[in-house]
Amino acid sequence: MKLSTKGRYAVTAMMDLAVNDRDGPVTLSDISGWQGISLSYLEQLFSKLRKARLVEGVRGPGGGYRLGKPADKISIAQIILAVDESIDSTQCKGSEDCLAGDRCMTHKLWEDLSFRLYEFLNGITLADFIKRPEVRRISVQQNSTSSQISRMFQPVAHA
Amino acid sequence: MKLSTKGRYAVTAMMDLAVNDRDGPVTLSDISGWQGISLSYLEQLFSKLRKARLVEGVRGPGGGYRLGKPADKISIAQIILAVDESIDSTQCKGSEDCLAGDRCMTHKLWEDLSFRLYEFLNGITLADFIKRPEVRRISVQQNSTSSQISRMFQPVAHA
DNA sequence: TATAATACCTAGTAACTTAGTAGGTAATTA
DNA sequence: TAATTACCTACTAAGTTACTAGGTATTATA
Repeated sequence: MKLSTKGRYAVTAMMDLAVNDRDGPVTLSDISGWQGISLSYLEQLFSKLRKARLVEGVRGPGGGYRLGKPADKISIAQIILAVDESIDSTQCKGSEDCLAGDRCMTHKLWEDLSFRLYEFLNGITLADFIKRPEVRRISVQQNSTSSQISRMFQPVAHA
Repeated sequence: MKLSTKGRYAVTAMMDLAVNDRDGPVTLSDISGWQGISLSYLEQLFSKLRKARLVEGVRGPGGGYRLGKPADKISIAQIILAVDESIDSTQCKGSEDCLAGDRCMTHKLWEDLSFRLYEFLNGITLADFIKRPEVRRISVQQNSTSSQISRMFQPVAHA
């Protein structure tokens, strides 16, 4: 499991699709403008999303992309796994003496953490964000805590 | 919030410190051997961890690193934020017409997701993993599901 | 039928990040 | 005094990110 700007681009683009679902297909050109991402890079991302069947393309004028399945069937984890290369999880390539040596235990702890993270992100769907009447609520709610959030995401203060 | 191999190295190294807490300071040389990470790269990581006061160094023979505070006061989020550069979250650099234009809403949805992720990772501490009698339990529990996990973390199957 | 709009594809590349090497100095223990 | 460790700086190879440039295939519409 990896979380980077690439994954963020994919998730926000999928949110765009979900939010505008009822207005027909959304063009990559539009998303490019809204999100400030180059069209060609979006094409690369959507190629992966399409192969994972998370979106489907519609060619020709009036075309674009639609969600490949209902928004409540698309989790954040699915999106991230579709576009990001997976992390190689262990350094002790399954050598058994490492396990017996008890040092590899931390690898298992890490896998446990990764699994919890996966479950968490797999439990959040696009529908959780864009259920129409609630979008504004989330938005407002977000406003009220946005200053706290930006503080939290600052780099840790250095001594 | 960013999650990469760099963050994983930091988290597993911190787990190593926590697990071996009672045996005195742990040397980077040891961690380097256990985790297969170069000594100098570990030094770079621990420089950041030290500045964030998550570890403290002990010089001289018999020295090494200790946790900077109790394991139940160190969250996974703190570790990751200490070593990873933070992601620049919005592309519409606060331009208000973007907000009014309703397109920037997805940025708020993303921030909401980031915040949930932060809360999740901030709610998990090192102590959750290494409370002594439980380490083996987690390990065993992990074994039973490890095949499922490795399946889940494979790249998404392509059509 | 012609044109435009779109998806869809390949190749190349600049900038950045990751992870490493090399070569030190400072503090501390034995 | 010697060995061991943290701690620091500079440099670098490999990989990833995000972009540019150039196409082809499909389809709606004028």
